[in-house]
Amino acid sequence: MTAKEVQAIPVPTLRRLPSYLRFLKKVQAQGRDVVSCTHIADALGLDPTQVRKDLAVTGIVGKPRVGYHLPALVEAVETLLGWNNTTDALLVGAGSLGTALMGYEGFREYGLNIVAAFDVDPEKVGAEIHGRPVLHVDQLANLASRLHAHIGIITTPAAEAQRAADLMVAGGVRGIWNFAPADLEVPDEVILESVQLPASLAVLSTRLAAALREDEQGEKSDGSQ
Amino acid sequence: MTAKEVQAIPVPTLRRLPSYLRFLKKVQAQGRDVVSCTHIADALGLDPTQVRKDLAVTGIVGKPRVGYHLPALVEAVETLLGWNNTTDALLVGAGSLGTALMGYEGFREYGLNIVAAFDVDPEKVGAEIHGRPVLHVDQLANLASRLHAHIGIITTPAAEAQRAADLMVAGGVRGIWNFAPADLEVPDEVILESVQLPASLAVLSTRLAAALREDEQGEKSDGSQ
DNA sequence: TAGATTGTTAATCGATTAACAATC
DNA sequence: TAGATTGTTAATCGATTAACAATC
Repeated sequence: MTAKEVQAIPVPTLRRLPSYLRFLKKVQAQGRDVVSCTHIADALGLDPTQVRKDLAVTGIVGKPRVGYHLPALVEAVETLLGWNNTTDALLVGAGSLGTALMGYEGFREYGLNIVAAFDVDPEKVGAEIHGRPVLHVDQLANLASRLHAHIGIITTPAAEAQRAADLMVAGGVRGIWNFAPADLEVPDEVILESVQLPASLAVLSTRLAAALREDEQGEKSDGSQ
Repeated sequence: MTAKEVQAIPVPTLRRLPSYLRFLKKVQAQGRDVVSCTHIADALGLDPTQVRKDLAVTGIVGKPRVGYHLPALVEAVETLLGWNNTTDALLVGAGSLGTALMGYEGFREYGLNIVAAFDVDPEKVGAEIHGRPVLHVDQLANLASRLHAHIGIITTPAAEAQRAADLMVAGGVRGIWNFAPADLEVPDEVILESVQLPASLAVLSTRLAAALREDEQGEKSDGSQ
């Protein structure tokens, strides 16, 4: 039933595509018309075979000895990511992070258009942030279904994140981009993608601690100091 | 030479630890003293065996039939992540995202202490953000080495991110937490952890597009409408 | 004691990397 | 043509999941 025949693109590949796209556009801006996997791999510190496999998901074929035609490749990656169509999004949590995201011009490049923000704070409700209205969360479900907004962005404190997600689901939102440090529950038909800052920081702090420990070890066995 | 004998903890495990920690603290706050892997796995939607393996990296052993002693486990996870010591960090790019991060109280829980921000904008330099000074980037390398700040946070526009990273490295920063959508080059001895919003959005938009396509398919084969 | 849960070893799965024929 | 680069198949690697003995 759930037609998976299209066979899903691996998540690691999807996560690398924006990086490729950035680089491809940069090369294109330099006036070049083709690019090879080796060139891309060198620039991004990846394995050339991996780049080739990743790019294969776009359906674009390269020319041996030459490489890939840049305009076609850029277009294909953008299409695959859906970044050449605009998707409307609603944001819950008009705090400093929410405000920062609403002010980020770069999202236009990713086809993301935040049309309104929601909050519970009476001080914020009724105001505008970067030209978009701040409404009360009570209006969220209603407006989401009225606007057919497909994406919801959560920038609330962790404690309010689940409630925000529930309201979004009630409003028919199909994809949630969560920035709150919380493990949310959503129905199967809703896509949840979380930007887990603590997870990222965990990798950094643990590796950093290990590196600093190694420094000390080195100093000791050096006999210096 | 580069003593890897300690055998590094897998990145996926590291990324899950903060999630465990959050849940463990929650259970502890409910007055419980022990917790089983099944309980954790159920709550977080994970495999119990995976939870057991992940927790094994802390060195804490559980009691069959009972589970893990919460205070010991919480303590061990925090120690492993290094979150019970404070690390000083410098932030470059005092824009809205930088400001948001500086105002985020939750970082204290992760042992992260942002002591100063840096920018090139004369309007910002000299001001204070959430009680911390905003200095000119020219002072970055100098201050970093003087304060022995180990972590640098990049919240500049993509075009300035590499320069910020270079200054941090020059100042002796050993770990960089990058929020700019850019592929940075740093020396081997510097840990780079990037929060790639475009990568995260790529996963969300591609999956969402696939789900919406499926909806249409379903409607068509339904014959409804 | 009986049985739930741990810790660990083995099997599976999927992604990365290597090898190599095809081709421009 | 010669040889660089693609596309693809096979080998490797690492993480997840399953199986199961040990234990409280």
